Amino acid sequence: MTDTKTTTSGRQSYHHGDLQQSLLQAATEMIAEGGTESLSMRKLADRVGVSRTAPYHHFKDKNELLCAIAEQGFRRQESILNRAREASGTESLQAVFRQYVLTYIESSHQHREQYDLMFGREIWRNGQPTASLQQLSKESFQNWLNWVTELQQVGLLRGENPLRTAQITWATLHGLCRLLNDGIYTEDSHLQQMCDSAIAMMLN
Amino acid sequence: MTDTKTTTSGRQSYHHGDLQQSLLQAATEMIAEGGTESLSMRKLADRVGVSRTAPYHHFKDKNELLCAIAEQGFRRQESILNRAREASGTESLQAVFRQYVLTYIESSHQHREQYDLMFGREIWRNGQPTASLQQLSKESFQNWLNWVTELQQVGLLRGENPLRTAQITWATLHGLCRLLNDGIYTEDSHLQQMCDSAIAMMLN
DNA sequence: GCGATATTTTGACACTGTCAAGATTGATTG
DNA sequence: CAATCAATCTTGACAGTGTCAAAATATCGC
Repeated sequence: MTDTKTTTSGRQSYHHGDLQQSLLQAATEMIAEGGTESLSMRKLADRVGVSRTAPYHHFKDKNELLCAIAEQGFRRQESILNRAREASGTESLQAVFRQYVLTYIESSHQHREQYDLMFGREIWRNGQPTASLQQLSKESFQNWLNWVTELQQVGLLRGENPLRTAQITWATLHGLCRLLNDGIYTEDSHLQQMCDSAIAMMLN
Repeated sequence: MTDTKTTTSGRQSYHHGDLQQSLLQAATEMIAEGGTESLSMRKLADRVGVSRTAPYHHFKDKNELLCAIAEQGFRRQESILNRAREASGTESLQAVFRQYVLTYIESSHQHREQYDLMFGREIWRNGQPTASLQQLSKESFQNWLNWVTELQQVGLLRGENPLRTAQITWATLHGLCRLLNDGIYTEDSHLQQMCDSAIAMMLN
């Protein structure tokens, strides 16, 4: 589409200018299209219009590139949760919670391949998660834990130990996403019903 | 270890004799040791003492081999569930249920790589699940659904729609397994507490 | 023993990640 | 402005992957 290798004057330039960002964007697209496996460093370089090994000057590894993409996913999740928590004054808490659950699952489905990356073995077991990715994911869970604690104190959520409750509720959401994303529950027509069943299980 | 290329008389033979089974076994071992990614058709052939392409006369694909291994995993799960259901007369239903949940999670952790295979994208999204694997997994869920329906009628489990309840409870178990197996919850020291929290959420 | 069939091997191809060494450019001095 | 230097990009190379086609070898039915 857009020629990423031309400067403003239109002349081709040896140096790309903003290769790192272009790589990230192109890689994210490729993953969204065909999953993590369909992303090869060589095809990525090709797509951006650069030689095979050029990306290695901006990402030490394929692993590092994947971690960077995963980070973006965590940031999106973070903003979704934050928006929900901010809306907690206007509506009933239960409605806000329900909306969050729905949004979480739908968002994870819309960016399924990225979601896979965020929590999949590719990064967390095969590769080594970047330090910044580790921190980001920790903060993300901490944020969830904080909200769950609040919702539990108010009496909306069941359970006693906030940490355990946060873990289990998240596991439920995560499990649902996995089963949907991995194509094991092919029926996403009953997604709302499933969400409501899950929520009912969590509520007091 | 054992020389799989010798006949009973000890002579090396061109034909292996039981290559299919040997391949399955060796592949299962390799996966258990280093995950699905560490299994390459070539290394597998090497390990069994046979040339690169020999396995292709017993498994059309790498995918088919993986499906065969996944099938074994489903059979093990199936037997675990069946044993639990059979024990449902001797002990309290709740105790049986709790024991099953614990066993499910522990077993999935003990065979984590195989579990990954059974429900991971490798088979269900990248490759094509074998017809027999699809059927087996369907039966497996059906079995779970049947038990959940029973437990719900007796009043042990919450919820109304049995199908939804089966889906959600399984999603919870699955999500927990995933988070544990993928190394996102590194603390498996509180595994029992987490299980009990999950169960408490499911029970009436 | 002979032909058919099942099984295994060798050769080949396109693809992967990534390292080392060279080429080119933009930035920073003098 | 010229020269140096660091950043950036390219080419070449290597070991590894899945898997197809064709040839070699063994086993089995007759």
